[in-house]
Amino acid sequence: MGIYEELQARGLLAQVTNEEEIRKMINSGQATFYIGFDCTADSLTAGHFMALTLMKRLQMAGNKPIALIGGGTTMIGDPSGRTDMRKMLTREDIDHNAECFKRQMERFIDFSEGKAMMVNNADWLLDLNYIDLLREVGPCFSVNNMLRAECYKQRMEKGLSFLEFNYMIMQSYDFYYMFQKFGCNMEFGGDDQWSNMLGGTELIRKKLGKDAHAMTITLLTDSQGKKMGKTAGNAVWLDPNKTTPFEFYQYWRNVGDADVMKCLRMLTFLPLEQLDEMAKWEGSELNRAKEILAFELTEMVHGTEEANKAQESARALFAGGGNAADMPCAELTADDFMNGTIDICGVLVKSGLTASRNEARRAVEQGGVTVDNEKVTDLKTVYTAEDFAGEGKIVKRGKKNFMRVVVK
RNA sequence: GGAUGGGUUCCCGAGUGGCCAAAGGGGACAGACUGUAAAUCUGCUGCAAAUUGCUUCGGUGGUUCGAAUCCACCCCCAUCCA
Repeated sequence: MGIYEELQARGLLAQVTNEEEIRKMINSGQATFYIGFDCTADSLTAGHFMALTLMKRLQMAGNKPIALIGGGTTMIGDPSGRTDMRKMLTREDIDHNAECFKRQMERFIDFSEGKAMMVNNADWLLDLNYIDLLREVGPCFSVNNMLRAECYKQRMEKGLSFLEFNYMIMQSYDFYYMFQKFGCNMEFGGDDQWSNMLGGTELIRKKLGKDAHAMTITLLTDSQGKKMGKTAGNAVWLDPNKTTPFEFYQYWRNVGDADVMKCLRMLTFLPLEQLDEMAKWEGSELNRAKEILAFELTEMVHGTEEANKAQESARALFAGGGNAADMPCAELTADDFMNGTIDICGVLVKSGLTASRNEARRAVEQGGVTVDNEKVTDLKTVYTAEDFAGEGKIVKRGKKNFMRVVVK
């Protein structure tokens, strides 16, 4: 079974330009492919994670990945599938983000000895001359076609600025440039990138008379068709300072029944035979599968030690037993105590379990707050510094949000 | 550049002088039921020194005892015309 078949079996492939050619190419390790990452934030997200694992899978099959950091394209902003314009980022922000991406990627992809490369399209896009560029590639793009592209559909209602309209041209130019410069013969990306990617293969055919390929990955969506890797509109980050390993673990531990096997197939490196076995599990047995999913992914992103800690904490909290010492911890300082005491709302706010005292108040009134497993119902409940001495207290808001609160 | 319709809370969207921290829906959060799942039901959803006070309806000024609501100017968006 070649890598192409494996990707297919895992449900990763969405669209390809030429199935036979691509199958031959990647199965024999002949592909030099790129995936672009726009640096709109200072950390990669769970959404990027699938692209990273894909790069790794292909690299293990002998193909050469190029990780393209979009220092140039981020200046434009990709309108694909969005209903509103992206916030314009400054040059400094973009550079900073690009640095952060670079560090995170190096953990997944082996960049040693020419096995992979990392480039930044700021290096060639930023110096382009407007008129020269228009004359060079402008004739190859049909505005009529571009307007028909699926990725602009939503924007045709709400308005699409000329700035963003050019995004496709920049992305196409990237491929065209790297095809010539680095022998890059294939582009990968999320399925929402399909039209942008075709722009590139078309451009290469028109300008150079050569074939280049494009292949998209199925977007990871849950059973309701929503994009995964987000909680309440916030991304699940790979940076432990933005999403703690425990939160990361919990995100995957809590995926819906209908989505576990899909995630395991698409995101983990577990062998297909093992996955087929697991696919037979039903009902509450799936909790095992969720644990495996959460552990595997946390291990890949944060390392074995962090994954173990996250698992321990989760078990301590939900199943009893396990080790509570690794739970997320919040510290109170002397300043947090008024006249030597702090009330329950204060504890919730200071520990970050609620965003405001009002929210804390509601949580208590609705019976959602627990301190050391005892429900707190009185808003006037107060604590002293001694109460949090030593191991501290475990404060819970709801079933899944908790902190070990200690003093100083 | 012209005409028309718009900008309200996390999102959609009602509200056109006081009864408005602002209907309704979605989402989020909490509770019940469960398996840390889904579905369902209930509650809840600006902030705070909390029977009160403060901040919020694109922006800035103004009218008024009182403005999301009226007036002036400005900014932004959509549609049609150029």
